[in-house]
Amino acid sequence: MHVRPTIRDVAAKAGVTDMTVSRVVNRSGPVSDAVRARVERAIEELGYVPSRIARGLRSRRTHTLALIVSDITNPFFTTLARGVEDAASDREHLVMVCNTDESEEEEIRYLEMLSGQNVDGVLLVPAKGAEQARALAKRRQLPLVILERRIPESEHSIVHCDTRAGARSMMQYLLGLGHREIAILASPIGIATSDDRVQGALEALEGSDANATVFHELLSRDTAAKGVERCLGMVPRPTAIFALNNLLTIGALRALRMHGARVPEDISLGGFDDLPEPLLERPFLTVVAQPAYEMGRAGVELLIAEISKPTSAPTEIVLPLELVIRGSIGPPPNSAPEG
Amino acid sequence: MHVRPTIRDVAAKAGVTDMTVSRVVNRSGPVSDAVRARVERAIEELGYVPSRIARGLRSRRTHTLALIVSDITNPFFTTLARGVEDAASDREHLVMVCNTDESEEEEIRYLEMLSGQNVDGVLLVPAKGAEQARALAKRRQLPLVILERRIPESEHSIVHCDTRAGARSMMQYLLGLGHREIAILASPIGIATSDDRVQGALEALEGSDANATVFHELLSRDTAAKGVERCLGMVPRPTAIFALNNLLTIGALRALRMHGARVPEDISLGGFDDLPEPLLERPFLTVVAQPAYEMGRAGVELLIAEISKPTSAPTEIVLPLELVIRGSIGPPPNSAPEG
DNA sequence: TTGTATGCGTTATCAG
DNA sequence: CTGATAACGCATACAA
Repeated sequence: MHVRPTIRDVAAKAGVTDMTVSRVVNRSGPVSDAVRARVERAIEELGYVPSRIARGLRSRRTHTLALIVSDITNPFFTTLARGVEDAASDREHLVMVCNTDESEEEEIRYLEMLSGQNVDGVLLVPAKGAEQARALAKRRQLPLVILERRIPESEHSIVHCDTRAGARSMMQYLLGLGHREIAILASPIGIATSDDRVQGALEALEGSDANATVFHELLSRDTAAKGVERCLGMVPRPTAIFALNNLLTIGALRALRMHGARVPEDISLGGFDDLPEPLLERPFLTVVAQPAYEMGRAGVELLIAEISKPTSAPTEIVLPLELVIRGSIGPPPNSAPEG
Repeated sequence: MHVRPTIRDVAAKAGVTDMTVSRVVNRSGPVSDAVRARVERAIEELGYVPSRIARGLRSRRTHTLALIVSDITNPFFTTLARGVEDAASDREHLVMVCNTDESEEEEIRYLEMLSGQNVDGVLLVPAKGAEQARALAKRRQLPLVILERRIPESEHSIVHCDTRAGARSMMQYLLGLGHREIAILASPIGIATSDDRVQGALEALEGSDANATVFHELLSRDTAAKGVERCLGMVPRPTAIFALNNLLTIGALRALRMHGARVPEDISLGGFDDLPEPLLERPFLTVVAQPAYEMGRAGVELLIAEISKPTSAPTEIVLPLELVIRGSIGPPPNSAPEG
């Protein structure tokens, strides 16, 4: 079962000891040219590749990273994962991908497994506050970098965006177009990502004469429809909807269509988190987009840096958020032309 | 860096030897209740988790699998990966994900790395014929299961769909609606997946009075536009287009829109491989869909089975393909009503 | 029921 | 420049 030539096979073939082979493989010591040539030929002929697992037993480095997300199937995480994998690959690292479906229990279970596997470090998009996960990582001295979600007073490094600013910019865009009644579709209170976005959105309202209604408890595409219905029944009726994640955005769009509301003529719709353009029939949604791919890459760079020289102070990387303007937001229906 | 209690720490704390701890952890021998209790408490207090890496050095099993695909970002592979991860997780395995971008070189590079990592087995969606990869796996006796793409005379097990039958069923659907001039958008000749799909499509034509034109050399969404243009210029003009993968399908749809052709009123469009419904504004494309998630799960089951008891004969699992009928295919434009 | 010796594939350390 | 020895954390084989 999975037999591979060992360093001793090479040594035997080259008529030296395994230490000598180790030295030529790792350039970790002086070797005469003649011997080096013999060893290299033996390596070539046998197709020898050092066992990283045995190596790791000694060196405490497995060149393996892990990425824990809620669901790789969410396009944001898919792109993030690709960024992680590319950056890891550049550094000759392999990455294990784990899905938690937002379960803290799974988060811990994976962390235990990964620690058992002796991964060098973990990139975590935390399910909730990730208290247990962070404590475990700390106890094990397992390098851990948090991705995307802000964790207050975290002792770990983090790569994320200025979510509040992003939400604010969407609202400002809406206000600038003349919207004064805006509905916000949000996840249940307590989910940090969503809470930040809500807060940012509401901040944009300060000092304006506009009004926003926040619908919480919206978890999926399907529940988004409920929010849209309630929103459509309001008096005065909102002229714009801001959905705080991509699934809610899709759900809102479909619900609006079902109710015969045209977007953006009858009502505008803005979203948070982009959808993959290559897969869309027609890129249409105006959204606040996080740089998922870059976030993945940055996370790996940071993690590998911390692995090679552990520092005490956690660092924070804030990536820019982009307002991607496409076609789903227009001026409010009855607005008089500007001039 | 990443320190964890070892079996000896536990042994010391419980006042026994490491062997006794090993026995209670693995239930691999008799242990008195009193001792077991002490050991378990020590394990609990220390938060001991056995090192799989050290374990693997002895047992030759790391409980780690790898998945090699061209691009995790392609929704087919994303879903496949989720299936793989779920099935692996059920069996307490971890999975490394690798992207090759269809490069055979990368394929080999990863296989070497993975072999070095002592993964227990590999799930491979081969880039081309994967000759080198298969040879390497065989030489290393590394369990390998091929996914999705058929490899002629492969010495490895495989999970795939009856691609030709799938392509045939799409064509029969088209023929049944009255289409007689059909354009087929295909990848360059030599890519097995595409070739099979083309062959299946053409088989459906035998004995019919319909005619098909195959456009090869179409690799991406963008090049698909070229195919559409040429197709639109043909006399007689095809009444239906069958695009052989999801990117080509999207590309064709956009190109048709750009040229003012309505789908399906002016021209019908069928695709191969589904797009993720949850992400689409409006599920619209009629496609032949492979069960990506199930394929991933099945691959893991098969792989783990082969790891635990290697058999000489490769097995083949053929999964059903589904014709998902939505709105992008209708009768040909000028067809007289049936009655 | 428990312990001892040994080895998995490598590399650090010290000798030669 | 090269080799012998030990150790990484664990489990198999055997002994007590």
